[in-house]
Amino acid sequence: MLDKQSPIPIYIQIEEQLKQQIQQGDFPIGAAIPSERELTERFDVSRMTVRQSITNLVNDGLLYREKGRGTFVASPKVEQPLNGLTSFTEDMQSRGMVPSSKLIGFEILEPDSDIAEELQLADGDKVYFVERIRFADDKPMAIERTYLPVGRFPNLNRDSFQGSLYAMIENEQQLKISRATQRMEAGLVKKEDADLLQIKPPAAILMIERISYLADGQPFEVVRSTYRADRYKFTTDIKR
Amino acid sequence: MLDKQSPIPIYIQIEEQLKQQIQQGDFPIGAAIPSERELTERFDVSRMTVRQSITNLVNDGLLYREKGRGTFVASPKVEQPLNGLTSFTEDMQSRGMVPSSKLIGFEILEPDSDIAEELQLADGDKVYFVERIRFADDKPMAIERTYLPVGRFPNLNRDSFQGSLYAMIENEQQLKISRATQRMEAGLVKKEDADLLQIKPPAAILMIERISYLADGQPFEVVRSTYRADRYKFTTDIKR
DNA sequence: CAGTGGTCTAGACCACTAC
DNA sequence: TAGTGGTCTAGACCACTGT
Repeated sequence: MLDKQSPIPIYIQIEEQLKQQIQQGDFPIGAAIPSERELTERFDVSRMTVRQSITNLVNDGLLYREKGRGTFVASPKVEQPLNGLTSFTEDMQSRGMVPSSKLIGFEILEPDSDIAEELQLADGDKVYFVERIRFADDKPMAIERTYLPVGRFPNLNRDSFQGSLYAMIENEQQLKISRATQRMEAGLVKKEDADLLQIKPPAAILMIERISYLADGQPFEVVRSTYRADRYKFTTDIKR
Repeated sequence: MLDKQSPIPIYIQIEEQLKQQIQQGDFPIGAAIPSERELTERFDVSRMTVRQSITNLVNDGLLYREKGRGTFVASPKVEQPLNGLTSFTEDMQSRGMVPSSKLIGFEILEPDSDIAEELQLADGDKVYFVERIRFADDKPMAIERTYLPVGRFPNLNRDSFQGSLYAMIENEQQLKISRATQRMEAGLVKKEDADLLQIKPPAAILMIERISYLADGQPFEVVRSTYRADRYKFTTDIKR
């Protein structure tokens, strides 16, 4: 059942097994899974190891615990929203659409005070400014304006923005992206943006500003996006 | 330093102490906090206990760990968004505004198929329908339309919607609210809603649909809100 | 009452980092 | 090599639930 010699930690192996058993219906929705002590015996591991597996599944929303009663299978979510920090590319793919992109602006400039503050820049620090139209199934979906500190990424050029920026940062630069703050608001489309998005005013748009942070808490990116309201809905999961 | 006789778990006491020391600046941003083994000695507890404290602070984004190096203080977030599942009342208060509310509709009806599906209802199950105008500092902020299954809450009336619905559910009904799925989109205001919100078309609005779930995964509430785009921005934190 | 999850101990070995 | 976080053990006592 478990491979204790495997480089994969035991608690992750147990997680996978439980996940699979839940999906197979071995444990129906609302039913109790075996108690921690029972799993301890079944897998011949310590209770803390079993607890680590279960804690992760509880955090993922697959299980819930009740003091003195047991651990139970939660009902699956109606809709599986794309949680976590994702790129436009990942986002569209998860919606079953084919993403593409057109670079319409690239320059190095001194940011205005909003951006400078959000990126925690010093006076005189410059940023890359990248402007792209984002397409889904070849139809315009959004305009994306990205600001990146030159200081942190000294050698970027137009080509850097063809592939996945996040992958480049995490693999080539060996930095860890950890989280983002997102601000969302509705508005009426401006004339210039209406042309780029191929819509006619008056029309509603969804404006999203994202500030992304590395694991050390430093911001590394500000993205301001303008989405066509008729084509884009944003879904999140919230925990109490 | 620690009160081991206290009913408050030791790992929470350690969490509080570390949090305080970070806020006091005892550990500057980016600096390492004492190692797990050092804290083990300092607090005279086991290492697993210290790890539980640190793990929680890492999940909160106050600290981050690096294998083989240590645990470090993350920079504080620029903006502290209100995370978690909150009511309109809590939301407005955290923005420093005074919330109020006007009930404009209350009835028991058979839901349309959208709502029935989202609440996982059987044929013929009925729902409460509650329509309220939500004010912030006495200015209209949003229209909120709430659907609750009668089956789960048999004895509600108009008065039930004066106070905090969430508090009532968690205290009186002894149910645990665990999470919600939120769908957000932009749109143009309809004539009827424009009057209620005291705005003139064409104007943008932010439409939010929230489906809230109990710990057992059962949905218990659908809320459809229409916010004035000129007054409301929505902020979230996202983790990678 | 027996069983459950919540907390906690006092060790251990590993892979990784920095010197 | 010494120190770090990551994983794991084999126990323990507690408060809480259901019978």
